[in-house]
Amino acid sequence: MRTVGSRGPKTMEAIMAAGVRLIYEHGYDALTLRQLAREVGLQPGSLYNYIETKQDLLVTLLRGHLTRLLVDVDQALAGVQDPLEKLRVFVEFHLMDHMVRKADVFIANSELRSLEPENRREIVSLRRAYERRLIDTLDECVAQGRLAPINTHVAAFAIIAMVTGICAWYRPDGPLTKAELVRMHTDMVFSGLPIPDEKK
Amino acid sequence: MRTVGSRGPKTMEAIMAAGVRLIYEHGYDALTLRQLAREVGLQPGSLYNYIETKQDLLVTLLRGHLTRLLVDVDQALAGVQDPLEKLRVFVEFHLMDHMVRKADVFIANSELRSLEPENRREIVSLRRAYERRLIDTLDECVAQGRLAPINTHVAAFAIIAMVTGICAWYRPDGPLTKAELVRMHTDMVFSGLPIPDEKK
Amino acid sequence: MRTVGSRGPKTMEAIMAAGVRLIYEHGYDALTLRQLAREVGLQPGSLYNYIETKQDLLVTLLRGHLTRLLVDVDQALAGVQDPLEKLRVFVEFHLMDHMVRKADVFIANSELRSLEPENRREIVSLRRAYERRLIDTLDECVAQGRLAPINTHVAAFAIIAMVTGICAWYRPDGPLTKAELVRMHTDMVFSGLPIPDEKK
Amino acid sequence: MRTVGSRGPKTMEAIMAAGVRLIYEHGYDALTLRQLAREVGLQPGSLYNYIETKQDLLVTLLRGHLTRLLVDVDQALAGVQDPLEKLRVFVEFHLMDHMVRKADVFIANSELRSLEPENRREIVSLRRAYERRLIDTLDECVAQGRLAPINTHVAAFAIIAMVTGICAWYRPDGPLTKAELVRMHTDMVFSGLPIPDEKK
DNA sequence: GATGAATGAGATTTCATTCAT
DNA sequence: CATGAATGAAATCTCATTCAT
Repeated sequence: MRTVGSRGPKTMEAIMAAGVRLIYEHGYDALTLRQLAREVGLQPGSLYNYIETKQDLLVTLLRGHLTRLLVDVDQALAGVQDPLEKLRVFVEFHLMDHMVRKADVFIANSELRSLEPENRREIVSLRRAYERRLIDTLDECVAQGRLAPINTHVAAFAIIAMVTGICAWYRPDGPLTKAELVRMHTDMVFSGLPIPDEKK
Repeated sequence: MRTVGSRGPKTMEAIMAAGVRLIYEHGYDALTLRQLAREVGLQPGSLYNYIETKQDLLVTLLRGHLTRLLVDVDQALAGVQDPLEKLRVFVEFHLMDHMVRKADVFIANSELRSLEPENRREIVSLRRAYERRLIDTLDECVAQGRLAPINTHVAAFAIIAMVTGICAWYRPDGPLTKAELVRMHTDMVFSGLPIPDEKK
Repeated sequence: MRTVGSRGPKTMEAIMAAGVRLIYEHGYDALTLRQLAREVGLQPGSLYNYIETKQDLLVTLLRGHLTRLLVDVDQALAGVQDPLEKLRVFVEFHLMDHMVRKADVFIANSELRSLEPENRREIVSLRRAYERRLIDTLDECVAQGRLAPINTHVAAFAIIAMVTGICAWYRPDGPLTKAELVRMHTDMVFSGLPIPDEKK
Repeated sequence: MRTVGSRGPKTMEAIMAAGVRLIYEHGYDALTLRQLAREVGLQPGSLYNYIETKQDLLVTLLRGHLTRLLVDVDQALAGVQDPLEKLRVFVEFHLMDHMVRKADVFIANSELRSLEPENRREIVSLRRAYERRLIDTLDECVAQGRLAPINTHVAAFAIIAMVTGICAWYRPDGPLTKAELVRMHTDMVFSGLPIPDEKK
C-alpha cells in the first residue's frame, strides 16, 4: 500500500523540513529515522531513496543553510560603500535572518560536534566565511579611521555572540516586535564600539 | 580483576568529572555509559552504584553546576552597594567563571532539551534565578538613575548572550589572557549601556 | 545472512508457537527473547517486527487462547437443550480441549501473575466468561429440578479444578486413552453431584 | 552501619518467610535478591551469610514444606484403622492444610520447573511420597472391598487435583467458612467414589 | 519509489554473586 | 555478621541500514 500524495520532489522537501524541525527539537542524536519517516508518511527504509545516511541528512541541511546565508548576506551588502553603513547592514541582516530561521541557526551552532571530521571541516569553513564578512567590515572601518584600532576578531565574535544569542529566546508572540529588537541591538552594538566623533 | 579497596567517594567524583567532559565533547545522547565506565575504569553496570539512570547523571551534573554558580555569584556580590559597581562585579564574575568552567556552562546551555519535563523545570528555574541577579541589578541602576530607563530584561539577555558567547571560543592557549578578555568585554557592556554623565 | 523472501505471516505463527512452548517449559520470566529468536531463526531485534514488547507476546498468546476457547465451547453447547446434557457436553469438551492444549491451558493458569494490571484484568475477565458457561449450566439444572439445590459457584470451581488438574499429568503416551480418561472423569463429576432420581 | 534488631536465627526466619511470600506473589524468576534483602532489612550481599545461592533458597523452602507435610499427614493418619476413615482423614487434612498454607502449596506446585535437575528429583520424590499416602489408602479400601475396583492412581490424582484446586481461590474473607468448604468437598469426593452399600 | 522483513551492533539497565573491610 | 563496591553476564529493546519484491 503506497501513501498517496507524498511523491518525488515534494517528498524531498518534506524530509528536509521535518529534519530541521526534529533536530531542532530533539537534537541530531536523539532524532531517529523512524520518527522522521513517520513524520513524512513513509516507512523508514524509503528514506534511503532520498538520503544516503543519517549523517548525510545533517550535512545537506547545514550546507544548504550556510550557503544560502552567504548568498543572502552578500546580496544585502552589495553596493553598500560606507564601512560603518556596511556594519549596520550586516547586523540588521543577521538579526532579521536569525530571528526568522531560528531552527537552522540553532542546529548550525549546536550540531557541529555531530559531524564526522571531513564534513565538519566543510561546514566550519562555510561558517568562517560568513564571520569573515563581519571581520572584513570591521577591518575596513579601522583602516578608514571610522573605528579606533581594536582587535577586530574579538569584536566580531562578541557581536555575533550577542546578536545570535537573541534567537535563543526570541519568540514571535513575545512583547517586542522584530523591528524593535533589531533597533535595540543595533544600538547596543554601535554604542559598544569606539567610533570617533566626526566633524560635520 | 577487581580493584581492591573502598574507593567510593573518589569513584563518584571521577564519574561526574568524566561525565561533564564526555557530554561536553559528544553530547548527552551520544555519550554511552560504556564509554563513561571505561573512562573511570569500571564495568558499565557498576555505574549504577552511583547513579540511578543516565538521565539522573545529567540532572545531578546540571543541578550541581547551577547551585554552585548561585552560591558563588551571591558571594561575589555580597557587600557591594553601588549598583553600577554590582553590575561590573557580576559581569566580571560571569566572565571569569564561564571561561574557567567552559564545559559545565556549555552543557547547561545545550542539554536542557535532553531533560525530562520535570527535571527540565527544576534546572530552568535555577537558571532563571541566576539571570534574575543581573536583571535585579539593572533595575536597581535604573531606579537610582544610574542608568537611563531601558528594558532591563532585554538588556540582561543581551549581556548574558554576549559574555556567555565568549566561552564558546575562549581557549586557554589563545593569544589573549583572561584578564584582557574580561576588560574588553566589560568595556563593551558598559559602553553599550546608557549611563548618564554624573556631576563630580 | 538474510533469509530471502517475504515470510511475514509464517514467521508470526512460528513466533507464537515457539512462545507457547517455551513459556510452558520455562515460564514467562525465564523465557528470553534471545532463545525465542533462535528458535524461529531470527535475530532478537527482529522479533520486534511482530511483537511490541515481551509482555505483549504473553497477552497476545493468552487472549488468543481464551477467545478461541469461548468460541469453541459455545459451538459445542449450541443446540443442546437439556441442562444435564449440557453439563455433560461442557465437561467432555473441557477435558478433550485441555488434554490437547496442555501448554496453552497451563500458561493461562500460571502466568496471570506475570501480566501487568491492565492486561491481567482483560484476561481474567475472559476466563470468568468461560467459567460462567458452567455456572449458568449448573444454575439451569437446579432451576429445572435436575439437580438438588447446591452452591453452584463452589461446585463449578471444584469441577473445573478437578478436570483441569488432569492436564497437569496427562501424557499422550500414557496407559489410558483420552476417551477412557474422559469417561472416568465425567463419571466422577456426575456421581459427585446430587442428581435426584427421575421417574421413568 | 548495622541494622539493629535483625540478627541471627531471626534473620534466617525472616528471609524464609519473605522468600515464600515474594515467590508466591511474583514467581521465583521474578523474585530478585535485592527485593528480598530490602524486605528483611539487609544489603543484598548479606543474604549470602544465610543462603548459598538463590536456587538454594528455593530448594530449602520446598524441602521444608514437603517434609513438614509428610510428618503432619502421618501424624494425622496415625492410629486410624478403617481405610474409608483414613480416606476421610486424608481429605480433611489436605483441605485444612492447603487452605492455611496457600503460598507454600502454590510454589510447590508451580516452581518445580525452576529447580535444577538434581534438586527437582529430590523435591518430586517428596511429593510422590505424599501422594503415595492417598494411593495406598485407596488400595487398602479396594483390597478390603470397601471400594469397587478402580484405577487408584487416576482416582488419587483426580481427588488431589480437585481439593488442591480450591486453594487457588479460597480466601479467608470469603463467604464460606473453612469447615463448610471441607464438608462440601469431602462429600463430593465420597459420592464420586464407588462405595458399595454395606449391610449393617 | 515504496514496502516489509531482516540484520547486527549496541544501548541502558538488572542481577546474582563475590569479597575486602 | 554486615556493608559497599565491584564484576560479568545477560536481558529487553532500539536503531541505522539493506534489499528482494
